[in-house]
Amino acid sequence: MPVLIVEVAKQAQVSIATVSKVLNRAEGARVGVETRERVLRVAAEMGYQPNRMARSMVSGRSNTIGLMVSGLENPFFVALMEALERQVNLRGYGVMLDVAPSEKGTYYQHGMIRGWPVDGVVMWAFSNQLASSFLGPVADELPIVYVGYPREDGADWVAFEHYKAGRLAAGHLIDIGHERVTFVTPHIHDDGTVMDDRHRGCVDECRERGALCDLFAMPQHQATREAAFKTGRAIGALLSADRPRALVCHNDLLALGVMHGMRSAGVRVPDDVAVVGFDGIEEGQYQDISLTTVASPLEELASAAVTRLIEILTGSEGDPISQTIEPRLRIGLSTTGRTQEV
Amino acid sequence: MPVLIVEVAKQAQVSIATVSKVLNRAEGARVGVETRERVLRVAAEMGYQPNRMARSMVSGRSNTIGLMVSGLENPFFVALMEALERQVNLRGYGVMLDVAPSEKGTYYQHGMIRGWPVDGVVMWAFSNQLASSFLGPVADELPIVYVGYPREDGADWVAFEHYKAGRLAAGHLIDIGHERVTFVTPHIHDDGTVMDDRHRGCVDECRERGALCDLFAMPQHQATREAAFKTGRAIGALLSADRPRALVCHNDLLALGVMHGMRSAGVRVPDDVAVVGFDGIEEGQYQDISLTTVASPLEELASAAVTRLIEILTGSEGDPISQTIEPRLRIGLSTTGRTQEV
DNA sequence: ATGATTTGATTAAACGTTTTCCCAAATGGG
DNA sequence: CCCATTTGGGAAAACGTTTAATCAAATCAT
Repeated sequence: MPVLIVEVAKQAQVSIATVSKVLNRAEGARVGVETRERVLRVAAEMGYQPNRMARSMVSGRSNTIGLMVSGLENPFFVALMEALERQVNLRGYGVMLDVAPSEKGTYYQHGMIRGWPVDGVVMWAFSNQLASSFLGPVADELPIVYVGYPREDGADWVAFEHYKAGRLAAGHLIDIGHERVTFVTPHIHDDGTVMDDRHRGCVDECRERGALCDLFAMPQHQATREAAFKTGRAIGALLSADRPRALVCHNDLLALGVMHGMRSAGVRVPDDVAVVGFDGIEEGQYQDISLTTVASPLEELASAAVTRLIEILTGSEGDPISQTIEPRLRIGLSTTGRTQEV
Repeated sequence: MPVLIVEVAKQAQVSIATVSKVLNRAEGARVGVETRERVLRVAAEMGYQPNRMARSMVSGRSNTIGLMVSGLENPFFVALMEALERQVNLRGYGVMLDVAPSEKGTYYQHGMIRGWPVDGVVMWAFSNQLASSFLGPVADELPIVYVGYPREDGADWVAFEHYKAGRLAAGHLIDIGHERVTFVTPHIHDDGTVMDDRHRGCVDECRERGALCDLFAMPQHQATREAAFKTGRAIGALLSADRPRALVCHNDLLALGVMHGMRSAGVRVPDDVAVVGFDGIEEGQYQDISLTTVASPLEELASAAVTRLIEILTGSEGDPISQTIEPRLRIGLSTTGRTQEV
């Protein structure tokens, strides 16, 4: 039913080879200007769209990029995905989505990528080691640009400066007078993870400026809204004296959950407890008490990553990218506001 | 570099045709039990993965399904997407993601679907007419299951009962004593849209039970968090006498924005104004004032839609699906709670 | 034991492109 | 005017599978 190249060729009175050359504007292909125009016109008239599978077979390229993220519960990843998708489409590529089935599952076992026609992969790198084990053998067969966390194996990556972000968060709290900062986290930290970097930044900033930094581990050990909310309620139930006064939460999703949980338990934010998050998700801005956060500029990262990946794909090699992107403190009411008196 | 079928065939001492038959467990294919096992073993040993493009070329199928949604700002769509992706992967298919570039843009122009190797499409149907115009000619060439809104052209669809949801929302407010309900919406309503159905349900319920129902159009005419937040502030700025007492917002995203906007302007929820949304997004549950909502059971819809699509794809025809899914009222503090006294 | 059927496996023809190689015509230089 | 080069375009070989058409061997009924 779809129109084939052979029909276009017939209509334009040329061979299919010529049609192909015109449509792909190949480099070494020489074709007369008037035949070129004729072919172009006919192809447009007939609404010809090359069959991508056939094209892929012979060219070995699919013009499709795999997008691998670890889950969509956190709006930050959704925003990241949107940014990446935008960038990918902008360059004429398609997107193959792959959401890791579970925290434990690996993409490789998941089987989406193996044998699937993707030319390259943009992958969210949780941490230093994990990422490649998630990809399995594929990591060696396919061009990959890792985003989110830096790598040390010479692979391409674009990452946020999580350590610096940690310092910014703690620094802000110290600036406004806090002397004790509590870092809220769902997991025990591994070395070389986003969490660890943020935490270390927080700790170092506190130490240097004479503040205390302790750790509050969420009972459920899960990075979900629900767990965060319950954690907030638990914190709210603490005697006022035991209660931390300034919270740095591992990310905005958790910060919001914790904040709401505490408030639902009668804690005032920021009067009783100040809250800071990371990522800069939109949701945080449109709260009655807007969330102070250290934002990670997504578009920059997406653009750099995709640009590089396509560079690799089109053969214009160049050096591997290893780019860090500066986080930005965005002050909201959750640290500096005053609860509305009604 | 990847292992080819011909290598498997050589290793197993059979023809490639035999390997193919074994691996596809085709119906009419007869192959001896011991060769079958040998092939299976060898293929596994060598880690053979069929090249999906080659397979697609000849079979005409790609085992990939297009997922078309209108945007990812609303967490409801993200959740829908996740549910659909889960269902699709469960059945061994891949997912090609297509996010409409803008409200005005059409998928067809977007060009992702045309010529892309998808066997079928699951598409979020905004309304009755719009959906097919978004798809363009593709609508006739590809199996499509529409989700979200019912259709009247005999196409396959699985939809929520938005009208009934509207009645549930208004009904709940009337139950708890409200006599005037204000429907908050970003757009002027078209006939046969989700918005219109919800609104009509709301209006009818009010009329039947002797309550008043009026309309509040958001100044920005956009279904975004920001617009909703500003709308909330605007409502908060109204003199207490003019202020509506019970809001039904077109969806949870807006309800949350409006709620936070109002509260940031000093309005107490639900004491001063009660708020109801639609969809049942997770975010609404983990607020200090949890959001009352009419939830749409996603998994049910996703499962039904994907099941049907695969049914079409595998040729086991059966009748077009036209299934409605019952909404469920979930009562939160935004209508029945009392603001915490601190 | 013989012809008819079933079983097991092979050969070869697709699928719709891209791309390499090749050829004819046109152009250029001397 | 002849040879070398360039230019424009076509023929045909891939690409890695699936599947229809065959075919030989084995089984079966008579």
